[in-house]
Amino acid sequence: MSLSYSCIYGLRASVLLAGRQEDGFVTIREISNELEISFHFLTKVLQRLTNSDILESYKGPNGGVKLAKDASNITIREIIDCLEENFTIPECALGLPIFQNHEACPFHEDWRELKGKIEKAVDTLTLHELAERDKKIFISNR
Amino acid sequence: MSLSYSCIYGLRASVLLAGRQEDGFVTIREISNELEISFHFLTKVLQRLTNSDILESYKGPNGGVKLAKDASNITIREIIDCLEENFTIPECALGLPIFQNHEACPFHEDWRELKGKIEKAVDTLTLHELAERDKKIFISNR
DNA sequence: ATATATTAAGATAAAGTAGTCTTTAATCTT
DNA sequence: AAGATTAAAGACTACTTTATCTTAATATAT
Repeated sequence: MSLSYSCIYGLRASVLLAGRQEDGFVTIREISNELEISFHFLTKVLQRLTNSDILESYKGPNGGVKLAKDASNITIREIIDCLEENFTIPECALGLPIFQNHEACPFHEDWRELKGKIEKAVDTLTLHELAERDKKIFISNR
Repeated sequence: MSLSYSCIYGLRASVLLAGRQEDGFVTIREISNELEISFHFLTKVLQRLTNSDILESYKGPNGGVKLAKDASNITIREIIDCLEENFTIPECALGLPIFQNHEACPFHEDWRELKGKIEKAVDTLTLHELAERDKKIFISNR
């Protein structure tokens, strides 16, 4: 099951903020311009992250949003859990319900192994690490 | 990107029909009962398979639907292509757009390998083979 | 012919997601 | 105090998917 745009936008904005943590508050307008995301829609997404105390916001001139804690203490999992309801990596690759039975599936073992790796990455990779890879990693809007 | 319910229903119904090819026409009502799928919705799904000449239908008493050709000549791919617009297995596992860059992704190689296996299975597994495994394979509605 | 069975087709509804627009609240600058 | 800046909040639109309901078309059986 793939991620909603809300979640993708939230992840991308979070990584951007992680790369600019020393800048203090960054306006949502600036983020939306840089990532080419609808300003109003992004505002709603970031509101949710703010309400979950992942971001901190400030109104008025020089206001904006910033990470509420150090980027090295925020995992991808936290962002996803906030923006995606009941996110789980499916038992079967791609969510195909054809091969849910273990013996019948020609690639069940491969998938289980990979699924484990992905889960570990989601649980442990931090925004800091992602921001560090910033030039290598290209987080697109699908 | 996971499959739509339309596609899942279509796949399940097709496998059922493959297991009963000698029975001739099977009513949609019977299929919907057996698979616990909304009759009217299933009707619409099977209509599309009929229009694509994957199924053959017959109205009136003793009517119903059946596979238009031998189950061993119908691959999963055909069903999916009919019911799912532009089905492709994503470059990144789960469609997460975070790790689309090859070097940056911690499990890109594993996924590519598995993706290849899945694509091959989708392209080559036939309804006949699936029906044969019928008791082992459990195709659920997610 | 008439009644029945069955798929086909169309209209509508309900829910979720994505996106837009407007107003309000908070904060700063002057 | 007034005006400008910025996030927060709410209303609304558009689209897609899933689902339901009703009617039409076709075939059979008696």
